[in-house]
Amino acid sequence: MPELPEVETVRRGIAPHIQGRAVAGVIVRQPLLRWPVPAAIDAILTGQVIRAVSRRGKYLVLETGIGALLVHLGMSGSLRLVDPGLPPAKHDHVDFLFTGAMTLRFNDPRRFGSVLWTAESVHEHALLRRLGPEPLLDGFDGRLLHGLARNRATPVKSFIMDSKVVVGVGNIYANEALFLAGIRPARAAGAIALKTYERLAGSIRTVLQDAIGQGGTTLRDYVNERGKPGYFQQQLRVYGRAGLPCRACGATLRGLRISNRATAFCPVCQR
DNA sequence: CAACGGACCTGCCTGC
DNA sequence: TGCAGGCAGGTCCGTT
Repeated sequence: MPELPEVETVRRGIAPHIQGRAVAGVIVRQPLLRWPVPAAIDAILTGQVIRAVSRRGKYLVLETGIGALLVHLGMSGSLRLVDPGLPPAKHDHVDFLFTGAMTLRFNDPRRFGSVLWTAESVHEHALLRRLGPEPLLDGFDGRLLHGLARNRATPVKSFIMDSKVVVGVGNIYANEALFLAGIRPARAAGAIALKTYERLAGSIRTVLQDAIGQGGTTLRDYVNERGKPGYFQQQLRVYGRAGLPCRACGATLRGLRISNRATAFCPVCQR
């Protein structure tokens, strides 16, 4: 499931191959993704040079001189660099061709991902405009979390998964960060002390950075630009481990659902 | 504004 | 063997 570390891994993988190159064409086989792929994407993008490959939250941003391509991997999406001419496989919905270089191929079985174009400033795009801070940059800390949590009864796990609060934290890393910080996922966000939020902010940063270092987490679909899985799943402390012993204290991890999302925590280590 | 449920979609797994 | 049903999950959107 692509969360921030997986998207960042893909960004780092594809950037050296497409940065500075001109798009030779775009092939859309299935335009019905989360939102329709713009019908004019081929006409717009062909001839444009990819100036930079950046990331905002879980969106990949391919910047050109006249606008930017936004790619979201949804839950099951992947972007791979393949040899031009490699026949498309099932769910290979969009190809970005480059002259004399690898083809960037978007595959997404569940089609929750998106491929969008914006001619305006990326940060003013409707989907990005209201996003919260990047957790790995300055501007994200315990004080910010504590301030936004005021008077909110929502579980702290849902709170940190809210992209208006902080971007990039999905279900897997929310579970992991709360374990690292020793906080029970169901606690009301507004009832948590500043000091505890400072610890949580640090844990979010730590778990995301560690996961990037391992190339992300692969449970089923996720692969990087070369089709290789990540390895962070070997270090998961609680996600997917309800009923198994806590790696820290041996107690049996508990499972529950919060906002319809699988949640696991240690009743001893997390309070 | 906050909170929550529904919707989107396919593949995998379980149970009958 | 076949089929129905549940689950996974990012995130927008509509409703309360």
